[in-house]
Amino acid sequence: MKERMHSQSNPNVSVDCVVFGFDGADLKVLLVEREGRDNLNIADDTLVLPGDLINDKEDLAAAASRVLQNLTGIQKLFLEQIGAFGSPHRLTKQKDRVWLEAIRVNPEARVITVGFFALINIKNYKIKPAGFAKHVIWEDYKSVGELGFDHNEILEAGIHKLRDRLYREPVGFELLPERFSLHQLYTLYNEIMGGEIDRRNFRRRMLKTGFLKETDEYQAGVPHKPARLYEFVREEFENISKNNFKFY
Amino acid sequence: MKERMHSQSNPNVSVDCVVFGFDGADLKVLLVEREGRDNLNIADDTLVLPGDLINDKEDLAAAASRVLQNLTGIQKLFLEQIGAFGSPHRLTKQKDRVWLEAIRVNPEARVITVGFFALINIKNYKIKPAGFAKHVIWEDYKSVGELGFDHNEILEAGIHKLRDRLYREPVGFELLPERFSLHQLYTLYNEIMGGEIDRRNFRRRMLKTGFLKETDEYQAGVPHKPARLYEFVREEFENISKNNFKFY
DNA sequence: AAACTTAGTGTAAAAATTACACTTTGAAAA
DNA sequence: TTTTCAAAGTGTAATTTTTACACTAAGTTT
Repeated sequence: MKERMHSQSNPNVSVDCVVFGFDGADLKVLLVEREGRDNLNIADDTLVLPGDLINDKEDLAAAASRVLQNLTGIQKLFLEQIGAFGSPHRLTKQKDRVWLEAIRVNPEARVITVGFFALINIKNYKIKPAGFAKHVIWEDYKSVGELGFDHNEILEAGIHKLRDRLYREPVGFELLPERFSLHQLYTLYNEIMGGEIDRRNFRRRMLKTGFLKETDEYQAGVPHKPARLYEFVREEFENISKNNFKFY
Repeated sequence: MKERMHSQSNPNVSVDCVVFGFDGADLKVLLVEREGRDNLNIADDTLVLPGDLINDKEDLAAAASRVLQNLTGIQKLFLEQIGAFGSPHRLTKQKDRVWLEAIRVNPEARVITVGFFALINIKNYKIKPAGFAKHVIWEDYKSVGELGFDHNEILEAGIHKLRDRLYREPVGFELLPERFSLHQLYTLYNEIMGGEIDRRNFRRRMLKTGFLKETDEYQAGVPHKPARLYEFVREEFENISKNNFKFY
């Protein structure tokens, strides 16, 4: 079959995506189980980041976007480049070679990959396998095991970037439903930063920024005092962030 | 001639370097004048960032390092990746096409490039043309005009990254002589940040960090009170920065 | 109605940041 | 040798930001 490389693919450049999601408690990463296509069956259930070779006339971000659209159906999502990964040894692990030889027209090609990270609200979408991915898994980022290729390295860099961004950009909101409680926001920040943020100080600080708009809606179905829900006001953020601004 | 692409070059991936230098007053960028090799003469004095295709067995950073070593003779220098630039249109300007057709084996190839930024102490090295670069120029970064390819975009991203790094890492010291006055350090920070940093506060802040060691040496040959010279104590910085730490 | 669970609130102490102006020193010029 | 010039070097008070910390409120379940 070998259709991973059709005529318009560029054999030397791929994209790989670190997709973060949040389920209300833990930060998750989207992983796919790679396998041979269709009836071509090679025994390989190694987990990898979703990715693909780029097409020749395709922008890098567009390629990442295409990969994720195939996987999630989402057209527009928060997407940012992590960087390029190009060690000459990044595809030389034995298992990886077997897979490449089964699947690629040019398995020996030196491929550099460009990592992207994306953020999606885990509850809003049914993730469905597509392309060469048989299974799709939301894995707690803290318990990710050994991935194929150099994908652990890319994941690490992705988390690093996410933390970095969290300080200056409203990335957290991409991971939450449109309306959310301050507790959810707090949990998310705390989880990503891996730290002990003070709950009261966090609340005050976030409210002081001015781009959280309180709604008249409250949590429902909880066995305790329901929390007020808030919305993120993008315009307000854009005004404020023109000049300086540190998010957290 | 067409030796830009020898057998071991990867036709689809290049590196380009944003090299910053500091002359005591202004932040400079290293630019090269591209031209045909040897007797091949095409009229093209467009300025570009130094760069080259990567070799097939070569790490990305190693490729950047090689390019800069050819240019400067320096073996080890501060080098950090900016990111990948891969717009399908990045090589399609008319002038760029003419040059590529004259110089590359495969001028039509889609090339994505990986940008790096490097910092060197401008006074310590004689920069000499090498490879396809006829002239090498230290240009004030504020007055850089239109460069070839998408190199203005890469330069912008490089400056952005430099500012970003300046907060957390002792990058400034790479741009100064081993011993320097606080005034030099101040000027450098002020220049990079493009802002008005308070001189007295800056001085106190830097000294408080504890990784500036005062020496017994003073400026010489200045027609006013000579400033004390300091050294950067790397170990001290590494201790401190383990945990948190914001540079400026 | 009592018990449980999370939401929601305030303050005081410490630390960091900012704004701001005069004295010192050495070299050069008068 | 004195004066002038130019940058070095120094301190403080007011403001803002950060941190640490514990109780009351509200709705649900038992």
